[in-house]
Amino acid sequence: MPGKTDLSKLNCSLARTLGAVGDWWALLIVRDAFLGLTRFSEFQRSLGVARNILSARLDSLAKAKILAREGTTTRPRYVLTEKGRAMLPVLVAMTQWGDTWQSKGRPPVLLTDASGRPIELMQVRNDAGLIVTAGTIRFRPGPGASPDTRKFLKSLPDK
Amino acid sequence: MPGKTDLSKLNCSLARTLGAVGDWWALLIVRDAFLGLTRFSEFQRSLGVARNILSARLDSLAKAKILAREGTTTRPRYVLTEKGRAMLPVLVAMTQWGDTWQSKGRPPVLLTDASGRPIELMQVRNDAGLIVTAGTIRFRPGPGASPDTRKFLKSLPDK
DNA sequence: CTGTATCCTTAAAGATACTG
DNA sequence: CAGTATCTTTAAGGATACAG
Repeated sequence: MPGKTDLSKLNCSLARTLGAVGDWWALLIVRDAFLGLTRFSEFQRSLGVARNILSARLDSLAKAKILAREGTTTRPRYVLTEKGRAMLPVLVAMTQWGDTWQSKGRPPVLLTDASGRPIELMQVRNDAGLIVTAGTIRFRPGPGASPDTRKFLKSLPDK
Repeated sequence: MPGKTDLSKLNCSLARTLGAVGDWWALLIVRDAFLGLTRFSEFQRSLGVARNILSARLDSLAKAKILAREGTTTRPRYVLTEKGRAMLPVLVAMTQWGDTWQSKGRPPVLLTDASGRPIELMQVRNDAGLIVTAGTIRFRPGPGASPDTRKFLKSLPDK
């Protein structure tokens, strides 16, 4: 987008995640990688995205170390790195939200483990395993907090 | 973006989620709503986004029922709906990924519960509580699967 | 304070032709 | 097959002025 603010500069891990992934296409490519697609043409067919766009996204995902090129240079396979595989909770959480709120309870795709057992609904929990909700979650400055972040968090209305 | 494909038409809950949220700005607005911001000007200051853009995003989030306008029409407060609050796992998963992979282990913000207990790292689990990884997750057609989706899933290389 | 209305700029998406 | 190189289009984003 024109004059787009560099999200990665915001002192916020969420913004950094958004900046690293790039855009929706990138996320859908990652999803396809989880599905087992590895070839340029496979992504292209699956997503129907223009080749130049796909090329650029694959490049940026490779630069971000989310995907790695394997095999020959002329016909590489794109495979998830550890960093890429670590995105599974993000994709599953997004998919489950879509299943619940955007698919009228009729999900197009079911997620299971290798034995066909269903995936549990993801929930936020504290270190004792208790569920944390929007009402009980809190945000505190961390070790990487900038002065601005500290000030901002202090200015928040205490919930 | 120009000529942007309508992601919401892809028979995929992830794409529908992306379509509903709209873009990165929308997700950051939702994050701010979790932080407790409710006013137009608060979002504006926090994100530094142009007023017309913010206005459009708030509108589309309200249309998507993720935010609700409360109070007066002239000076509404924007608050998360149940649908919006249900996005917490998505935001936390994204934040945790950023903390781990984009913040060199020095997260700017720590997530806790109301008592200050840390949030656990989110993981994908099956219905027996066992962790499911990129290697063991599977995708099967669901009740809402289109013929295309079924064909596509069948064509995948069995992992 | 909370927007709406313009105008402008620019980058992102698509189409397409071409190359190794 | 896997891209690269152009070209065009168009809509998203920013700035700013104005309104209720």
